[in-house]
Amino acid sequence: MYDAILKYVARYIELTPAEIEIFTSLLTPRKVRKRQYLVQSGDICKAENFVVNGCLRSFYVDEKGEEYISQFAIEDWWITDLNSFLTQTPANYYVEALENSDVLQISYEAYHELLTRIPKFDRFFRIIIQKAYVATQQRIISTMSKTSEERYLEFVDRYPNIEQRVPQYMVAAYLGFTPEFLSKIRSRRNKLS
Amino acid sequence: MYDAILKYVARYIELTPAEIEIFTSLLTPRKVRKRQYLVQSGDICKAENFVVNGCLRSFYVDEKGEEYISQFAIEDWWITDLNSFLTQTPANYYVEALENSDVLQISYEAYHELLTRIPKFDRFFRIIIQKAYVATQQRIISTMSKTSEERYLEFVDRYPNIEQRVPQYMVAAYLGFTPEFLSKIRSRRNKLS
DNA sequence: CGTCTATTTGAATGTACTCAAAAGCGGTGG
DNA sequence: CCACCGCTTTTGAGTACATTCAAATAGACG
Repeated sequence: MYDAILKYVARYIELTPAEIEIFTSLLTPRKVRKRQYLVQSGDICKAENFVVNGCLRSFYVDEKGEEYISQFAIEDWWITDLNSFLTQTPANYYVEALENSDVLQISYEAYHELLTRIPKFDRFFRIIIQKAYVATQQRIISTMSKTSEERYLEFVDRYPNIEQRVPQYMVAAYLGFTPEFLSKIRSRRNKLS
Repeated sequence: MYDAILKYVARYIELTPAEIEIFTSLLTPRKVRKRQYLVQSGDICKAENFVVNGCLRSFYVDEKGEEYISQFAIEDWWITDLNSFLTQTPANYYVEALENSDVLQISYEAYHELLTRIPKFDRFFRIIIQKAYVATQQRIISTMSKTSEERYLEFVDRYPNIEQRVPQYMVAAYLGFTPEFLSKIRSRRNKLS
């Protein structure tokens, strides 16, 4: 159960056996079933979730009930409503399992205990957040500078494993256009090839 | 010169006098004049920049020469091409002063020396990147879920101090539409009020 | 005052959306 | 194991929001 996360952590920091013991003791394994929610808008988000296997999404719902996907998470990714988790204020996002999944949860309290007891984890989280931040910046620029079709191709190319695991209307909700339009993009491409 | 940054750092971590000495010794004050570049696409970005006073922007230029602004930075903000800085690979962005500005630079080497000598800074940078990441996520969702007019109003409302300091066509390049369209949004609003 | 840049305005165009209906696909129960 | 039901995807017509291009106006700076 902990293999994946330990391997992942080892990419950034080295832990002693004692530290591994502390770390894993602060994690809670949890199974979530397809369509189950880990966070609901309005909740105070209690945990960060590391995906051991499965697939989840986080999304925002506007006043009209429209859904906008901010993130997909598969194996070795983290997912939560980060703002809600960090500030312990009500969430603006939902986090939902798209497949039966196994996650490792670290609660707000455990997270701070971890940082206090093993300050190296400040470094670890700094590095992974930096990466996430850079990726998000690129997503913004890509949205502005590329056509919808280009962004779709970029997505397929970059996350082929996700594209096959989630319905098309969710890919559209991630890329910021309608499912109908995505269908048109795809049929246009099929005719050409 | 260092007052602003020390006050800023003190919001997140406490430093001893000796640590303050180390920290400030790793910073290099630099004056940049309006229109001067701190980073150019293709450069290896050598420093993170903390803005003491003035205003800068970072932007991407596509093949057609179109500019897309990823960030404005005023007093108490950081600006750089973060990916280039962290990985020491060629930059994809430009960083340019929009006003005569004073910045404090921390070089790649100084940054790592700082983290080694005062590991508390891992915590500091973790926290500020987390905030930046959350803001960026919100920007993505806002782009998808709101109309251009709503996003413009949100921007003016949230960054009134920036709106008055940069030309409109740059506000448009930040929000992701054309300057002509921004002008139309504004004139429409003036007629109504 | 004159020049260069930024903003405004308008007309024509295009990209993506809405709405509606048909087709396809997958899971569930008989 | 097949048939049916519900959800997802496709297709098409009409529309809306934002762009492009061009020209006029306004502002800033030397």
